[in-house]
Amino acid sequence: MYRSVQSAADILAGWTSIVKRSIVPVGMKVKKQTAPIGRPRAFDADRALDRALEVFWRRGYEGASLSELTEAMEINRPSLYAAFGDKESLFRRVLDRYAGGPAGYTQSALDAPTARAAVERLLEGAIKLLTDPHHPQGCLLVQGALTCGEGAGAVRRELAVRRAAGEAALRRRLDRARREGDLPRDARPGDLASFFAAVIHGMAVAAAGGADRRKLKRIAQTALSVWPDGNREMPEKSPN
Amino acid sequence: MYRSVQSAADILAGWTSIVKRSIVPVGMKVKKQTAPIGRPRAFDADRALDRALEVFWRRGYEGASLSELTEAMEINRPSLYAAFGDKESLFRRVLDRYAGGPAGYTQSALDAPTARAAVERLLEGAIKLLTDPHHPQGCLLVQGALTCGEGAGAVRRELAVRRAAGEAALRRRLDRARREGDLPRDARPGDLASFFAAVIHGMAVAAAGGADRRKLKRIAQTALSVWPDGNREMPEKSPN
DNA sequence: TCACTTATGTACCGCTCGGTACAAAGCGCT
DNA sequence: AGCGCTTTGTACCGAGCGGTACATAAGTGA
Repeated sequence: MYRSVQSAADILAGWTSIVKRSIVPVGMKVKKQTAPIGRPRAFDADRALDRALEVFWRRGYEGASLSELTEAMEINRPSLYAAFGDKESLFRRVLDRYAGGPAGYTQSALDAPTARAAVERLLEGAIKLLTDPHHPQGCLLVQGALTCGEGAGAVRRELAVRRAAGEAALRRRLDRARREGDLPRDARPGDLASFFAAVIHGMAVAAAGGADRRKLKRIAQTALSVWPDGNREMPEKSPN
Repeated sequence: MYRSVQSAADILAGWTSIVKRSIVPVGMKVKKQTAPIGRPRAFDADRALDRALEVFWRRGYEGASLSELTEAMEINRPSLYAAFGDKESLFRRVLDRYAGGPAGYTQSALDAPTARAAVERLLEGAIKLLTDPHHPQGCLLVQGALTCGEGAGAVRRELAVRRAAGEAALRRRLDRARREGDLPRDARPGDLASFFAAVIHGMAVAAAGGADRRKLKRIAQTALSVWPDGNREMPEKSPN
């Protein structure tokens, strides 16, 4: 979930070579294997992306100005365009970084042994993410561009698609659980997935408004009480 | 709930006289009682506000440009500024109109005879509001400005305050219900209010992403299953 | 008719936006 | 050293932003 393919725009714009240059030395322990020619870049691309993520996260796509971005990334404008393309391409790169970094817990959460544990981990991870003092409060997929001017419609839709992908991944996990007998036959994976997605996005709205961790915890616990399991008592901790 | 006082900025800017002029003829059936002097305005202020609401709702506060606003309101720029002040003042006027109009159901919903009926009405009203084809999809209080540039911070905070006010009103209703025995003693009105507020805001995010009425209905029904009432069967329709 | 008051319409303001042209700088290669 | 290639920094572009000056229009009251 939240895994994204290399965007077509990036390929067309020829990012592959650039990505390779910054990725290869990390992936393998070879130093300057093929020795890039030309003046070397003076910044770390991933670090710059993290700074950009921070800005987009706090300001939203449209609220983040190129001036604020370049200042935070400690890069000047032409370098940004040479390395990441225009604002929209940069934002998509940032989205991937978000999915693989701060929001990466979603993937491992769904690997939990039971569906209920998966949902609990999803909620716990969301609470930590949404209120982590090292980042802006809230969720980039929600507050990145719920609304926008005409020019940013593509970005708005992209965020909606990614949110839907998250819900779909959860739904698949719950489907599997029902097939395995982990969920009762009369449980409705689609409804449950929509519901927990809504709860998580609602918690994101709350966090954007300043809600603290305790409050989100209570929301999550209340939400978990819908679990269709003959209404066993709500555990303080997940049973595994 | 969602009721708001006359903002200090409006008072300082001297809107009271203008408001009076457009409100009095509506409130009382007197025609030209005191006969305003000067050239009469060529547009209906409330109608113009409705058009502005539409634009802010779809675009968000920052995404709505003055050009798009004036075009939709069928007003030129100086008339807008003379009648409603700057963009932020206009937005606050629009917020009040939203609270009293499309979102007005929240007030009557809380007057329902039982707490559960109140929450059901709240959810039903939200579903209708969020997916009404006559308006943009979603909730102005959520998508108006979850994030923004530095200049719109006050608007962002104002929206958070109004969301919190809605939750607080629900909480008061649930408090009352517990006092009256309508909710069990061990129910937690604060937790329930936070939870249903989060669900509604999550549904707003879903609606902004294109969710249809059926999907929101399922989310609401699932959410209602947390109701702390010995788990009676969930009704298909609210009992009134 | 003439002042007085208020609304309208045009035309503009300074500023910031996202995006880029261009020359200098820093590297490998020969 | 000199060439080829890429990045860097400055300085700029046109466009759109929110907001306003100013002359004119359209009413009331005398």
